[in-house]
Amino acid sequence: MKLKDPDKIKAIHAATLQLVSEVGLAGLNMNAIGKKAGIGMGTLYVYFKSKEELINALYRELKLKHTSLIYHTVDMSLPYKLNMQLLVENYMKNRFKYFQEHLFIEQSVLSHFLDSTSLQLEVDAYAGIYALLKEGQRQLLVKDFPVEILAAQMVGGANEIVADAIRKNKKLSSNSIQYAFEMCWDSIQR
Amino acid sequence: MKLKDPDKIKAIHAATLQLVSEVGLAGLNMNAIGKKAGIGMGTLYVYFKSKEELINALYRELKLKHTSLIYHTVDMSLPYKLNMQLLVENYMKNRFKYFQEHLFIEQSVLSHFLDSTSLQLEVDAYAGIYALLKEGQRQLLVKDFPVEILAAQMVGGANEIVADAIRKNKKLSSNSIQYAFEMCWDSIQR
Amino acid sequence: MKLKDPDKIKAIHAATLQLVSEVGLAGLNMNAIGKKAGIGMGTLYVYFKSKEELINALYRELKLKHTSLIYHTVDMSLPYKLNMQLLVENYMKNRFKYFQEHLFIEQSVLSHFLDSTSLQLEVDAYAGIYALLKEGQRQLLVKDFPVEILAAQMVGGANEIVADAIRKNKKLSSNSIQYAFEMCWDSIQR
Amino acid sequence: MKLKDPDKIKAIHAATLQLVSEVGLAGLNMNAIGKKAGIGMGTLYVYFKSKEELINALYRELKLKHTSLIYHTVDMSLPYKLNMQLLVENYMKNRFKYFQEHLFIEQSVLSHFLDSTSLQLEVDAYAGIYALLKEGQRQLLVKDFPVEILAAQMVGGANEIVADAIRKNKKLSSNSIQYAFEMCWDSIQR
DNA sequence: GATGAATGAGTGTTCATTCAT
DNA sequence: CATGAATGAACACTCATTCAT
Repeated sequence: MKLKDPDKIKAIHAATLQLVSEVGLAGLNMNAIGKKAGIGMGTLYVYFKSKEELINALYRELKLKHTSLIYHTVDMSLPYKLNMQLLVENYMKNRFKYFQEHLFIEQSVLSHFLDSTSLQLEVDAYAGIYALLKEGQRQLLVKDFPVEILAAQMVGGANEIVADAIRKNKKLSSNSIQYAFEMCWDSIQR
Repeated sequence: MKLKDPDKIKAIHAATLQLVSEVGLAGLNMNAIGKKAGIGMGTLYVYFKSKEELINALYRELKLKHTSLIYHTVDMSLPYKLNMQLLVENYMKNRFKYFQEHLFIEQSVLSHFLDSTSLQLEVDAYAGIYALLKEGQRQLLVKDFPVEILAAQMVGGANEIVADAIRKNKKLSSNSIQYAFEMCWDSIQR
Repeated sequence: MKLKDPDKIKAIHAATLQLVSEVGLAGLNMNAIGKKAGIGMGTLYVYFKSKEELINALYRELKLKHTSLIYHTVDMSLPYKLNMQLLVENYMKNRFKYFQEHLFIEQSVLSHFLDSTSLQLEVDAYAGIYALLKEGQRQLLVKDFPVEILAAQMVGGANEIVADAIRKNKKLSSNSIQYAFEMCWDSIQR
Repeated sequence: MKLKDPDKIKAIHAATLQLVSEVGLAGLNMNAIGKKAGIGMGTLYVYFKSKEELINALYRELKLKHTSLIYHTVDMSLPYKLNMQLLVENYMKNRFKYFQEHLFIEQSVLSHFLDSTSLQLEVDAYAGIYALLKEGQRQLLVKDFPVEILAAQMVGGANEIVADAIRKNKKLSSNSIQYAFEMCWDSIQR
């Protein structure tokens, strides 16, 4: 008996990401995924019950992976500002390096494919930054604004700077990252 | 040839915006637009050559309208910082009040419906903020960073703060706007 | 504007009946119906929401038509036995003449396509014969057995005799009908 | 070559009958048969060349079994009428007890799965009753009608009475059987 | 101009059958 | 022999677009 091939799932995920970046989530279709993944279209349904489930599964994997990756550098024994700097740098590099994956995530969230479990991950991803900002406020380093607003400012700014680089087909220079962090820190510091 | 009825175009636009906010751009279909606009589905093709053209036309109208609206408050005879403050306030209130229209704009940009003329408007919209930032640098008020990065920080931060309010079904308080501008100004000021 | 064409529904019904007699209800598919009806396959969905609804609609039309046709000859002012004779003759001729329609009805009932409203018609069709049998019992002409059993005997016998003729590609001779009624009457008469 | 495991064939047959009664012959699929039979789906193809052959094989087994069972009680040394009575009783009890199997037989005959060899069994099953009726005519006990018509009347009536009981979820009472035979005998006796 | 009936290419999904293990 | 992963033809259904009225 042939065993379920774990590489197939990877190939399906890779094909899906590639296609979404080429034709958008709305232009995605199962036939094309199969073809690009190098497997029969029917095989998709061996691994995923439906298109919706395929999208949700991929979304969850990516969202969990990146939520985890983003906070990887955080180390509470480091000075607060350095922690923030590493976080921002790491965040931006991650957005840039995996922009295809983040594009998929964003299009999924705007689409009506995601179920409530998937959407919850979107909320959960903010827990870490909220906690970090609260700690900054405790240390009287960070402005006494609602953390949602502080976080939104940080995330929105960083996202847009990375998006601008990608749109203009530029690389994400270390200068840009440096500038981004300076602006970010100035915006939230007390 | 009789002139096309401008009320019908308005109804089509309104129906499209409403539907996109309900079912997403991917879920949009011509039949539903006709029905919601109170006109026959075939009539859509009297006013728009195709679905793609309908979306492009609506996109252009909205994008031009909002690019113009956003810069309405700018008055170079005012003090620089006040100018910026009015701009940010106006920008955020506009995003909040017309969030359905901005949702349509965003989904359109991510989709593959827009032609190059439409996409150019996305670029053009930044001209005003770039000019304003350059003026700030000339006055030694604004950091000497690339204006694209300064603008991205401003726009991204403001967008995300408004998006957070909408996602959480809150109103956009004057406090939030105040906080947002403080962060924005701190981030770009020299 | 083109008006919905009532002939199309007739053509769809005719095509469906023809196809079911050729390939069975299980072999029926929408593409083939469209082709045989001389219309585009998509047009089927202008007239019927789904395959299931098409089958239910056709089933209901046929079942109501034949339930009505079968009882057309009944006239309570006639002598009881003559009434029964006309009923049986009419029933058998109807089964034979419209055997394609009755084949469709039978396959539909066995399939899982019919909804409860449709299935109810199957029950309703027996009301007339039950009433007639009760009247026969009142006149002490008919055996004092449960009417369901008397009716089942009548209907089953007649159906099978017609089915045998059709299976063997024979015509339904007036002799056969005469024999059938004699047997039928002998079986139920007191 | 090892002999095919007869238990597996039994399990496949049982699973098929069960499934057909649940979802109809049209809803039957090989995957489900395998699962319900407790064997791998691919294993079905060790025992049967195709779905069609599986159905034909099961049909033949059941049809031969029941044709044989039905005539089990016939004993030409018994009085003719008693012979007929035992036949009808036995026939009806068999239809009722094995209604799942008879349902499968009926759906198979209406479907286009059966090959000509299988269909011939349908014809062969009538040989016994035809012979019996001819003997009755020789003894001047049975009406001088074509035996096909006499047989159709008997079989159709009995089938429908049993079907009515099953449809209405009732048991087949000995009264019903008694009534059925009385009607049957009255209908064919000279 | 205004309409919606008509259309068929395209979509997600199923399933009998094959085949590598 | 036994298995179930793999496959693609076939299916029900959708929808942008056309066109007769």
